Amino acid sequence: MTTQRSVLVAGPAPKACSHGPRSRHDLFASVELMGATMPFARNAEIYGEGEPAEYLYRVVSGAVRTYRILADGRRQIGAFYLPGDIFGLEAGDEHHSSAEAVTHSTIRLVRRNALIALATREPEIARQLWTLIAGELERMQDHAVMLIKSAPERIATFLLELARRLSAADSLELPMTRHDIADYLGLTIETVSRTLAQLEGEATIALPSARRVVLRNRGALNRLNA
Amino acid sequence: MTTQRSVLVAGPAPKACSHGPRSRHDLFASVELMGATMPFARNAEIYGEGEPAEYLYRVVSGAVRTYRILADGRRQIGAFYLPGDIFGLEAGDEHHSSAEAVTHSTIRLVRRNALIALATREPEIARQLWTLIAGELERMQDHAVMLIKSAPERIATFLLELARRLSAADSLELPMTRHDIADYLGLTIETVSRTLAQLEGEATIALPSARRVVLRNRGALNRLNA
DNA sequence: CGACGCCTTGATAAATGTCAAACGTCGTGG
DNA sequence: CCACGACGTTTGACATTTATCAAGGCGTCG
Repeated sequence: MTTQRSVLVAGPAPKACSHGPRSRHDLFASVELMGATMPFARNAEIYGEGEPAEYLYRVVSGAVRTYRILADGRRQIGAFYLPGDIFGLEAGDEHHSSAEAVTHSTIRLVRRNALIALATREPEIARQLWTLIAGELERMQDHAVMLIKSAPERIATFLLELARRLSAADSLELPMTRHDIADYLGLTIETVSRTLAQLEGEATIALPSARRVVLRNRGALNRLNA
Repeated sequence: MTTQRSVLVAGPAPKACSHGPRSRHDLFASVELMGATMPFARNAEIYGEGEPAEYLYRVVSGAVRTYRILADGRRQIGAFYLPGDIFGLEAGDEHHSSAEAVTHSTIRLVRRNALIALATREPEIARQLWTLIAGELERMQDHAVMLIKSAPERIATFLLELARRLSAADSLELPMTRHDIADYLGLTIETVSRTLAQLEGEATIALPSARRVVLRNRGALNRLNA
């Protein structure tokens, strides 16, 4: 179909965690070269809503949450970013979410201006930036779809997604608290806890500890994932 | 702050409904020149999920909904597009939502390839495309935030948003059914109906007819909008 | 006039939130 | 090394919100 791949067209998405050899003008490689790493303590703010968007960020290790606080204090977590993920890409000149380290994390920062300059010279970089924001849009849509589902469905979707991005294995370590999960899924911590307990009761998952989840029955989870 | 405005930076958003004079290389003007208009009957499909994204669309008159159908038949409406709005901008080569006319609508279509070609030559066009997708991302985030709120809050947010985009006046004609509203807000038609009735009872709105809403107390609505 | 689609309203059920208490775990300091 | 305290998690009882099921009304278009 559309084969022209200059600006608008997303190529095969550069998978977040891959580290294979890349072309000379690769966005991920550029971030690697141009950026500096920085450590963030647990719960440390990486940027705040309303601040100028000066940098693009890449998770080297740890995990990051972006969120918005509603007028009445409720917090909506928009996304979790895991090692390899790029975040901080914003529509305009300033962030309209805040970002914090979920666990102690190391983050690579690259100046937005430097990347813009590079993208102006290198259409390939521009294309990859487009792919990136398009991916964000898609993730956002999936998130919105998830918010209309039932609690067990949201939990199942969340666990499958996290397992896929974190390890592809059946055992995963949750980097975030129940509170984080609740604010991501639009539930309360109690409902998250109860739903996990219920899934454990049905032998769909196991919970060796609060933060460790074993997927024992992906079929059942996928069925909930509807 | 960031003053370089080549690719990544959103300028002042081209407001949807304005029709003032535009620069020679303006996205909206280009759509006007390059596109052809087409009528769509009520509920007619404009494109379907999974189809190749061959066109970009601009609402000339009427209204459009984009939606996804979940495995169990639930429908999630992602957005309504009103006169002046551009839609159909997708991440990859194919649509991951479907689009239908809410009412009888006239739509201007422009070939995606033509626009891509133009964007390659004209950085200004590329910038406006970036602004456009960034705006979609922001709208999506607002939508997700709305989905965690209570029914009255969702309705208030919806009415204020629609009034703003449709007329800026206090009286508005809803182009869509209760079912559409429900699927957009993640509620049932009964809850939508009851919540509207409740707001009318509190003299926050008036409902001269099912499809006409008068905002009588924006203060109360804004308070709910939290 | 009749039929169909859309909307409203009521009764009831189910899901989720709220409030409260207790339990675990982990790191710290005595 | 143990005790303590802070924080995160689980569980229970109950309240609230929203969905579901069902019936009837209203408009509009043939």
